[in-house]
Amino acid sequence: MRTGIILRMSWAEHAREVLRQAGVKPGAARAAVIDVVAHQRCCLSAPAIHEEVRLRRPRVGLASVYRALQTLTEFGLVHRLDFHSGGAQYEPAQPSGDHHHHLICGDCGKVEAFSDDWLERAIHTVSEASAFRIDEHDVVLRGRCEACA
Amino acid sequence: MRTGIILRMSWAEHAREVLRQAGVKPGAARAAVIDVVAHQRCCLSAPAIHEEVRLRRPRVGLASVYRALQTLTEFGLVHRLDFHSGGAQYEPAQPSGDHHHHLICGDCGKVEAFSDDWLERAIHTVSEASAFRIDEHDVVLRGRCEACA
DNA sequence: ATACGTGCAAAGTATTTGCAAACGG
DNA sequence: CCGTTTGCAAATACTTTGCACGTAT
Repeated sequence: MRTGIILRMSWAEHAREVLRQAGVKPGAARAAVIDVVAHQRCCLSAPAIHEEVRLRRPRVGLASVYRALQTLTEFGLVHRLDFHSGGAQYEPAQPSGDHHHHLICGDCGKVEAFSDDWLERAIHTVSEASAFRIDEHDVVLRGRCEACA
Repeated sequence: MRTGIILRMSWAEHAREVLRQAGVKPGAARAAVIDVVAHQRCCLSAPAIHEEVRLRRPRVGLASVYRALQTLTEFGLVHRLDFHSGGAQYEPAQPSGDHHHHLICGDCGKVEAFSDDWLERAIHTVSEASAFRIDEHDVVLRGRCEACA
C-alpha cells in the first residue's frame, strides 16, 4: 500500500518527487525554497523565506522565491494563507492529510494552529451540498490570545 | 425589547448611530462610503467603493475611503475579507446577526455566500475550547463553480 | 540544442502616512 | 475655537513581469 511509502517520505522529498514527475525542471532557487519551507510547519512570509534562503545562497532573488512558491502552490504542495497582516503566508501541505487551521491574535499577531473533526465534517457536508466542486478550505478564528486578553 | 428597533434600522442608520454614540465626527467622505457599502451585501473592494463614491462626490480621495473602511471595521460595522485576488473585500456586517461565509471559484472568481448552523456550532465549540478569546471568524471554501467545473 | 529556470531591475497594485486646509460641535 | 476629518501627494510593502543568461535533459 502506498501510504506507507508516503509516510516515509519527508515533505521535501515528496515535493521534489511530485515536481519531477510533472516534468518541472529542478533549479537551485526552488530547491532552496523547498529546503526552507520543509523546516517550518506554519506561516512563513515570502520575504522571510527569502532571508532564510539567502543565508545559504545569497544570489537567489526574491522573485525566484515568489515563483517557486507559486509553482509549489499550484501543485498543492504548499498552502498560501492570507491573514490581514500585510502579506501572504506559506506553509507546507502535508501529504499525510494532516490538516490544521489558525487562531490569530489581533493585538500581538500571534498565530496558533488547531484542528477539529467536527469542524472538518461540517465543512465537508457543506461542500457536498453546494453546487461548487470544493477542493480546499480555510478557517480563520480571530480574537485575543491569552496574554493579550 | 431592543431587537425590534435594530431590525427597523437600516444598516446605514445603524452604522451612523454607532459612530455617533462613539463620538466619531461625521464627515462627507465616510458618509459617502457608508452609503455605498449599505447598498451591497457582499464583496466590495476599496477601489470599487472609491469609484462608486466618486460618481457622486468626485473630490473624495482613495485614502479617505480606506480610512473610512478602517474605522467601520474597527467598530465591527463592516467585515474585511481577504481572498487571494489582489485586494481585500469589504461587506456590511448585519446588526441582526445575519452571518454568512463564502465559496470562491478559482477559475472565474465568482463568489457565493452560504451559511450553515452545524458549521457555526463547530466553530463555536472550538472557540470555547481554545485559550483565545475569539470574537470573529472567516470560512472560505475554494473550488470551481458549476459553470467552470 | 532547446526549452525551462533564474537573477536582476523595473513596474504595478494595494494600502498607509504626513501635512495643510476644511469642517463639525 | 479645537480637535477630527479630509484631500492630496508621497511613501511603503508586497508581488509580478521583462529580459538576458544559465542550466538540465
